[in-house]
Amino acid sequence: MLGISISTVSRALKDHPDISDKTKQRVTELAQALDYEPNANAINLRSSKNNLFGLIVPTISNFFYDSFIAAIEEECRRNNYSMMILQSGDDPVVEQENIKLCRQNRIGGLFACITSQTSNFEPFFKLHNIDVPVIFFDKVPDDSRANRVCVADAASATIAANTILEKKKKKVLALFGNQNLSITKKRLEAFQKTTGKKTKLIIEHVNNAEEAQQATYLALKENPDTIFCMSDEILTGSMKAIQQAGLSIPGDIAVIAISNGFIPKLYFPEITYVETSGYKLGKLAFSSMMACLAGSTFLQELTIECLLVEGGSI
Amino acid sequence: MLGISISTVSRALKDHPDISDKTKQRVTELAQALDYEPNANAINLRSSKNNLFGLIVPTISNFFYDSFIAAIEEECRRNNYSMMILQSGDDPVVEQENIKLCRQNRIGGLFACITSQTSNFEPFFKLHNIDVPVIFFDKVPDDSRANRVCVADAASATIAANTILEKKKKKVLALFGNQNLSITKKRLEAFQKTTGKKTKLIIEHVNNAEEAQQATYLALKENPDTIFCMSDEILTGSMKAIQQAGLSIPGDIAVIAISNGFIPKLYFPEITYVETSGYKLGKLAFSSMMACLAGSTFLQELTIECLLVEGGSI
DNA sequence: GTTTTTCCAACAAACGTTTGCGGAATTGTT
DNA sequence: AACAATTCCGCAAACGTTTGTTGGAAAAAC
Repeated sequence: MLGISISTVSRALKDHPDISDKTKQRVTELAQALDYEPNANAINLRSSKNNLFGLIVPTISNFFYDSFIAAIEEECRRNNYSMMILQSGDDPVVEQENIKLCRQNRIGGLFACITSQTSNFEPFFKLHNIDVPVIFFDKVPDDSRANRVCVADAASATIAANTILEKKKKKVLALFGNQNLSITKKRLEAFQKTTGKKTKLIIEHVNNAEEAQQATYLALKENPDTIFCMSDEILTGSMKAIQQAGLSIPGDIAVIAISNGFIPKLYFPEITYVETSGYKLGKLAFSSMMACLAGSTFLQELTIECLLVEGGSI
Repeated sequence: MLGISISTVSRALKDHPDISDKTKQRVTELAQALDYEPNANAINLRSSKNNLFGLIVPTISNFFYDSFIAAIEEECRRNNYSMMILQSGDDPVVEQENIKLCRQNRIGGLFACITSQTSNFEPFFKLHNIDVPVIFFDKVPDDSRANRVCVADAASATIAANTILEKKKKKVLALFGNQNLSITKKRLEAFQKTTGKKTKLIIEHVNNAEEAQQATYLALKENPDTIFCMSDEILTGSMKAIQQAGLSIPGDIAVIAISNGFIPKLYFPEITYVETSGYKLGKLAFSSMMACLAGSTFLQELTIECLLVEGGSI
């Protein structure tokens, strides 16, 4: 339309010194008028750099993951990255498809929370081999080749256990998640180690809120004086059982949990919890990603510090 | 590596009849071995079709929007679409930047929840003009040129009110949100209209969970037999006050709410609520999008039907 | 033995950018 | 007036695909 070549237009739009001010002005004005926006696909193809991160999460609608995602999104915007969010639905097959999608879109890095049944980590490591960093978060493989950012699993469980000991509790119903997950193993181990023989433990493993409710309801017959919940989901189930049994907190029974912080504030009194912030974890994961992209080949397992937030439940 | 041309490889991978079975096999085997995945950017560029939807939302970490997003993500995957999620932070400036990003990535359609201060809808309609459908959801512009999908505000309040009447409740504490929001006005009006003079109403307006808790705690002195909460956030505050007062549900007091469904299931008994499902809204928005892409130019405002979900709280 | 058909596979153009290189026109220097 | 320097811009290649068209060899038909 202006009678000039494509390359001149390209340079004019990028304020290249080769182009005269007069031409630049004509080009920018027309671009404005036509609502021109550069085609990201063409740019990515030409540059072989996508500025795109993949993010695989079991589900978006979860108060831990959504705050993690929000943190990543904020940082992506600040750093001119886009992100592709994919849900695995905790299904290893879908997870594989998601990785495939990520590869097709030539992501520059992947944030991944594995499913509880993921056993083959090769697809992840293959990404790493072609210089696409993979940062595992929350649920991470127990493999030394993996970059991991986690909540301080052992530390958080230790803090919770110490709080229980300080309050001189004697019989604790401790609810943990799926035994295969490293998160469960670590929390359980630290919890047991800290309590030692100083208090009696009733340990139950549950896979969801409903199982937590049933397990709690049954275990209440043994008259524990405290309930410890390893996660928010377990806490919600357990709290239903306590309400069902008509017990008052902390009079009849004390409660303490490891949590992202949202759920504990829904009850009265608010539940005392050890904070594991998804938002903070997201920030940490992003900076870890940037370090990898900057050339750091140092494999690392990073953890966010945790904090006891006092409610009135113990 | 195989001594054949690129185009032959391309056809072999797509099972084109021009290619011999022997060649096809050699190609697919090598592709497998090399972990070949087609470059989505190149495909998109070549085809000028991205199979990409944009999604702009005030914030991801919200139990209404995240279920909306989850629904869209599911459908996208089923239909071979990707999606680009962007947060506006309820800031019109960021919203504009997000639209720009969408244009650059040549989205095929946009799901948009506008900010509370959005006044210029031209950027949205410009998308529509270049055959990129825009489906507004939840917070939508009051403009007849817009495709809209919403929860049925009036209908949901009416159902809640009717339920209260059926249970022969006589004194209802009704908690509503900020008076300036259209959502509040619509629900309040329908609620009042339905209850009429058949039951006594104590109406309170609150801006957050904490105010809901305080308002409930104070209003309990007037001995209402039922509490109605207009939203999830209000419900959480109100429930805390009920626990604080040591009241049992539904024996001492009945509770009913309008909700997305997650919060009511945290209590025992579960709270009866009128469902305004973000998930269903997402499904509706997606099918509306597909209809637009299929050529429907019929502008529409769709609402999801609402449903009473019985817990044991009334 | 020649022509026709069939089967495979290669060539080239196109999608929208960016950028090294070269070239024309203008200006400046003796 | 001749030459050098400067300013501005176009050509062409490349990123990784897809696909219409063309080409060549082997197989079949006459």
